[in-house]
Amino acid sequence: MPADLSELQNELNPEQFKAVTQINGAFLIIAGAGSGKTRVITFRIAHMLNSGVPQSAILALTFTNKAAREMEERIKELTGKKLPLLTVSTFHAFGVRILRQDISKLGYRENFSIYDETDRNALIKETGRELRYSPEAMDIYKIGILISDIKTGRKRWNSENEMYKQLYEGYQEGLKLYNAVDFDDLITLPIKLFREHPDVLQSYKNRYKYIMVDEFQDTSHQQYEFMKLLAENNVAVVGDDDQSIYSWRGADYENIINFEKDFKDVQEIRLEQNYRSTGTILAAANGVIKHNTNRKDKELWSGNGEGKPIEIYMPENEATEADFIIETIQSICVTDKRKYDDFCVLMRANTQSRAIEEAFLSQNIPYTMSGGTSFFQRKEIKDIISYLRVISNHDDDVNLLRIINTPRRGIGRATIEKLNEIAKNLGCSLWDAINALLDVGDDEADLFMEGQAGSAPSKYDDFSDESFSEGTKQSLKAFVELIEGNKSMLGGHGLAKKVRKMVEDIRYFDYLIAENPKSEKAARFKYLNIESLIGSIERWENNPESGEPTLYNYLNRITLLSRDDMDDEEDQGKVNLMTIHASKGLEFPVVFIAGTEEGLIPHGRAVDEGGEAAVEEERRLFYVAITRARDKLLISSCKNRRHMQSTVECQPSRFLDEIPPNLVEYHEREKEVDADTALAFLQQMKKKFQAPIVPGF
DNA sequence: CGTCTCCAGGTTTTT
DNA sequence: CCTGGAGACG
Repeated sequence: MPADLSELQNELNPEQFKAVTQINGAFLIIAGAGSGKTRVITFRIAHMLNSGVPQSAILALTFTNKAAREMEERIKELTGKKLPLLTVSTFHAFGVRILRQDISKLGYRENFSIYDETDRNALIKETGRELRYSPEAMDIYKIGILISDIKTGRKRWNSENEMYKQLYEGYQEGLKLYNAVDFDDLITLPIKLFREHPDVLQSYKNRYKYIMVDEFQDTSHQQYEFMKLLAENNVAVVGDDDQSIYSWRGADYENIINFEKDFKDVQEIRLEQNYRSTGTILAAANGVIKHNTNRKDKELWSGNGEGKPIEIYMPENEATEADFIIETIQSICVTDKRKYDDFCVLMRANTQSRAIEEAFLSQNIPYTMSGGTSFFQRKEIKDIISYLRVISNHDDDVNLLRIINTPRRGIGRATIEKLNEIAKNLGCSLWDAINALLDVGDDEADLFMEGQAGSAPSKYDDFSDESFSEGTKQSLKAFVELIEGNKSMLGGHGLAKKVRKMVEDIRYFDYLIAENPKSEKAARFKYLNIESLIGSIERWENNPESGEPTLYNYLNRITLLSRDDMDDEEDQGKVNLMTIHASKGLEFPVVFIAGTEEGLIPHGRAVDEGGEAAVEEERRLFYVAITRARDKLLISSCKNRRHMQSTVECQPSRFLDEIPPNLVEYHEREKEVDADTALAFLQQMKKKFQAPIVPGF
């Protein structure tokens, strides 16, 4: 980056220059797709550093880990400095940092667990059962959303939902008892901390004098509150209302309007020149987005040439769609000398990936799938992580329940029920209940279950004459010893090694084989995932930038990660496959949008639940998809698609009609035979050309 | 009391 | 296809 301003001025357009060099005051930077936003943010930070702002005074908040990592890397590249004190982080990760520091002030202990959605739902289910909610009333999925909405202030109690108030309170008590926080808490608890402890807030305010928020249109109300507490008046928020695609998660682009009210003398800077896409692609994007009524009016323009037409295909079903994508990739590789990583296939929903991935696999085309079911959501990974969580926080009931009998060790439902009773009566975690039981004889265990002295035992009569068999107690004891035997993981080095040893000790591979009797391959695959987890732990602990490689630090980190945050292998030379949501902020020379059908985009469920507002959000999603493309855009809409068991007929998405027709070439699908012949031919070509095409050769 | 087997249902997007 | 739950069995 050029150090002197006049040179900088040459590299940037006037608006960009202003956004980069004006650092004092409040700025609302409206940055259209492809307008060099990332460049502006990174230059801006570099410029601050050059102007003598200390790195520790800068806080840049992003939406995804990927964005944070990329931004940090680019700033380091630009400045050639190490910048260990610069804070570039997601809101959630920053929240974790704050809580790690001061959560004890809120009555939690420092080894708190972070619950993801699965954990949260398990706790809701458990709480609901304890409170005797009827099974019909327990739509966990919906209740989870309700709880999140209430917690973040998106909804209030009303006559319709107040029956869950008790459940909500029980859930909160459970979290506290287990020393756990959920994702929403990662924002709400820091806010609470700041409000109740002004001195803590002040210490952060003293440090962070310059705050920047990327993807501002996707911040939630809570996140905005959080930022507002922290910020004095040197704030720059960067966003684009047309790319707001997370309202379902509480994103509220009203924040853009509030920002102009809440901060003094807000200056608005608009970046409307697109440097990314061809004129054709941009015109298509503009044509689509202008159908939205609720938006800041703007039109992107581009100095790039007109470019190639957009192609729309109508394949028979998702299998032929996948074939079409692959054929096209192969042929563009040859004609335009493209590499595999120049391509990106976008989907609305993760479920679409299966057919496409299968085709890539069978054709031996390297690809990376980002987003998708998070690596850390996989059952086998969650199992191992649960062990680590319990080792780090014994009171974490949700994770303890997950592993207490996985692999099988003879602790079944009845035992767990009884332990639950003890825990409830003692007001303690399951771990403490187990230890209380093991510490005393059977007789006293009965006492636990009858309730404390004086309380009416009637409710627990069922249990009063039952006791724990010697075998069960042995199993429990073995479990306790296993967990305690691994406490060396908490400190010291060689975490990866210790984890590997534990996985062997619990004979997890045998368990996988037993659980997947039909397919040893599946068991192997799962085991490989665990190996890959251990590999990532190893890399993490050997990475000097990770900070102290303690188990806590590791656990705090990974709950917030998705799969592509972990993969360390090079994605170079691979076709990119991802959801549209995951593609935000990225760009590719050639983009496919697969499954552009009514019901998928706009998504049927979204329309059902959100009506016209949801259609507008889906349209923004489609807009985001289009604007990822630099050079060439291809869209496909299947005539049929397998949905669950049956095949359903599909209509092309209404958004296709919104693309100005003069930009588009429509293709009807040729006959199957032709396609097969073409594919065979392309296979031949591929073999011939493989050497020069595949990067790295 | 724990485990195994079979069956139904299904969750759009992500920190 | 995969997960989780219910019920039968040992």
